[in-house]
Amino acid sequence: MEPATTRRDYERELRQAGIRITKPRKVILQILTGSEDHPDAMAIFRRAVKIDASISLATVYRTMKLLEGLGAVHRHAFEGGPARFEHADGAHHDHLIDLDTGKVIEFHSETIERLQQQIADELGYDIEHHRLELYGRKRR
Amino acid sequence: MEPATTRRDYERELRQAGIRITKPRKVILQILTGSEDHPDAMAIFRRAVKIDASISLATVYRTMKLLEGLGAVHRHAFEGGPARFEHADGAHHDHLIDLDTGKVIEFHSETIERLQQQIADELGYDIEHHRLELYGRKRR
DNA sequence: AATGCAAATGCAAATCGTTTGCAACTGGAT
DNA sequence: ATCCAGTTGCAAACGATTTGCATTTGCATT
Repeated sequence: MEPATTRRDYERELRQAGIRITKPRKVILQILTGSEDHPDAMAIFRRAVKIDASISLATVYRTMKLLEGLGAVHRHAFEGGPARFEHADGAHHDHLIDLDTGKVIEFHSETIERLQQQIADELGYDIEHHRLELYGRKRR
Repeated sequence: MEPATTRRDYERELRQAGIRITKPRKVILQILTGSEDHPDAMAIFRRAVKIDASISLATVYRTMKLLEGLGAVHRHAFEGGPARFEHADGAHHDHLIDLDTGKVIEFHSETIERLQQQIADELGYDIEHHRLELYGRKRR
């Protein structure tokens, strides 16, 4: 049985934050929640234009920044490319980037999280956030 | 007693790789090996100009790319800033970035390394390299 | 020490991803 | 239906980095 994955209602959240639901924002949110990959701004823009030809790339960037600020999306600056985005639904995870395809695989290790915490502790620091990325190629 | 830390002789290495030891390269290498911080290209450039006023920023970038290719320096693209460099002497380590000062603290966890390896294994990947960065603030 | 030439340099212009100023437009509260 | 601050599209600006090109410079050769 599928667990009833309670999907976040981003439009509702934006409204509550006192932010207008405009046509471009609707479109971008729709793209974001409907994608399970990690598109960059240009990819989002290309998908958006298919739905509403009048959307501009600047608005994509502005909206991503807005959503990031609200905690609705996460921005990832993987090596050697533009920033890529992911809706912030679901639990925290790190990333393995396929160097041949650019595909992103998510993973999570509670043990690693704990060790990071412990290292920061020992150094006298509080972690604000962290970034763990593995870059590799499929074994054959 | 200090252990006799065998310092790498970069000029020698470059020469062996068939690369010319020019004045700008000498200066940049001197800066790199003499710094224990993680300067960005502009910082290296500023330090270099003090030694030889004719050096250009373009040459700093070209040299950093060259040295990176030779494995003599590591390039780090920490969040929200230009790339920062570090001479590749010494053992592998990860970084904790002080969000207040920008200072970089190095650390290493063999356990984390092993866990990363294990995760990649399970996903059927060979890790080419990885990046683990903790962003935090000094606890008070 | 003088020569030759590919490699390296400085400069300025180009590139890439992203941000911003501004005038025109539009949600949504009234 | 009206109003106006928030939002947009456009194009220009931006910061970091790279590149084309004419000029220098290592350094292997005489």
